[in-house]
Amino acid sequence: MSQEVDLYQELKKRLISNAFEHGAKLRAELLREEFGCAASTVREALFRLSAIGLVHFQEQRGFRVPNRSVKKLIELTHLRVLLESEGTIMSIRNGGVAWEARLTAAHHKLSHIEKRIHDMDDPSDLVDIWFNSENEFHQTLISACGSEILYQTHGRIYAQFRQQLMVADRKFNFISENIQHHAEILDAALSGNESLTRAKIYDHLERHMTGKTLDC
Amino acid sequence: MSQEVDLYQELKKRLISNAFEHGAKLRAELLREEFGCAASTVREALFRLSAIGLVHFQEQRGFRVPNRSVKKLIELTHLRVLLESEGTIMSIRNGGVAWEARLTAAHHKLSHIEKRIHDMDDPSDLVDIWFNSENEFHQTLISACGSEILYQTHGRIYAQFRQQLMVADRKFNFISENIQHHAEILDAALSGNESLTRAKIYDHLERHMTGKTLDC
DNA sequence: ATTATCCTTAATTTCGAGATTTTGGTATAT
DNA sequence: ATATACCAAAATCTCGAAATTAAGGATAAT
Repeated sequence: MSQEVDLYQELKKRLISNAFEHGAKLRAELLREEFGCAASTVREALFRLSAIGLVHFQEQRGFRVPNRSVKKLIELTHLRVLLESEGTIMSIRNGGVAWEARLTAAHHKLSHIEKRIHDMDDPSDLVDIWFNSENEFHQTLISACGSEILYQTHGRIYAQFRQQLMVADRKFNFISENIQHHAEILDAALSGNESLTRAKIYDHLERHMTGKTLDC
Repeated sequence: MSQEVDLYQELKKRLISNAFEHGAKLRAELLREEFGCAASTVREALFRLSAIGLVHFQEQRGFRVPNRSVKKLIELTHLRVLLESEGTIMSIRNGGVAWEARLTAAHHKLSHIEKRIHDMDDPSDLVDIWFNSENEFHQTLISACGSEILYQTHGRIYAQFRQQLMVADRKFNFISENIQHHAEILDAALSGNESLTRAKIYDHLERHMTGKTLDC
């Protein structure tokens, strides 16, 4: 695989897990040193990251990590609710048993990891695994929607949402609430009740629309 | 302004107006000759265009103009309805008189050009102007939604929608229908009736969800 | 006749240096 | 004191060539 793909993946991981400071400048020349490649290779990877909104590019002024703001988190949450509800309802209609099986499996994994986190004092080692499982569950929800564009668009919004949120809530105080939310979303989706599913997705994300989850 | 911006704008224009064949390869080396710059400069512009979905990039296989398909147009229309309805309703709530004035102005311009097209035998000279006016009207609809992310996301979807559609309907047979649709959307939005506005936006775009508008 | 492997050609990706533009600080004028 | 103009330093952008990888065709083996 090409060098740039590694770079892209590595930077994406760091950006989503907030390894960089918000608003920090991403200078190709500095990253070049760390990764041992040419500055223009870094530049390309950064362009590709700006395509999904994880990096902000400005003409003649280089690349920056997007700033964090309550307003932006609220906007992203709003859009997530919109796309995720729509996609899930389409999945309910088109997905069939195969989708239901995938969703049950994704929930099982997520539920397992969330219960482990709930019983721990310091769950920081499980953050990465939890993030991947949560991501997979929400992706699976809309995975049978039949619209490649909706799926991709949701992916972009989800990544940016995660980038805005990740720093806060390191203590996982929300985890017991989350366990219930995810179970309720699963049940509603499997029952085929569309308006209930919509409501449960909204309830799950509602707390991010007040700005509360960004105090830190 | 930098060279790449010109390149980016020029290529964007061509892509949206379908100056390239669908599925055509976009080789940096060839475009370089036409624009008189380095291949890597072209490459960067293409990366930026792939960010908004107008160009398809594949690892080690270069850039291509996306293929046209009925399925894709339906998906894009669906998403446009979703985002445009949501954004317009938010504008109704937040926009105030300033937004209403902008919307009225945008509609006036669009209406003027559409009436001219309606009375012509060969409206091909007005295609560009019409496209810009129609774009501006639909952007203005959601311009007071207060969500930068929603606005940008809609822009991406709109550009891809246009790219899929542009070749067909050169004769503007739909124009008299369109004049009425746009007027109805304007009236509904100004009246503040949210469900009516939603319905009128849906009615306007419905014909693209059957695949009919792609036969050519 | 079909499949696999090698080789040639063509395209993409990477590189480091040079050209251009911005940034931040200093001096000058109002 | 504020604003403007200028200059040096630092960063970004552009370039053309070299290195890497894919694509297509010919040869050999089954």
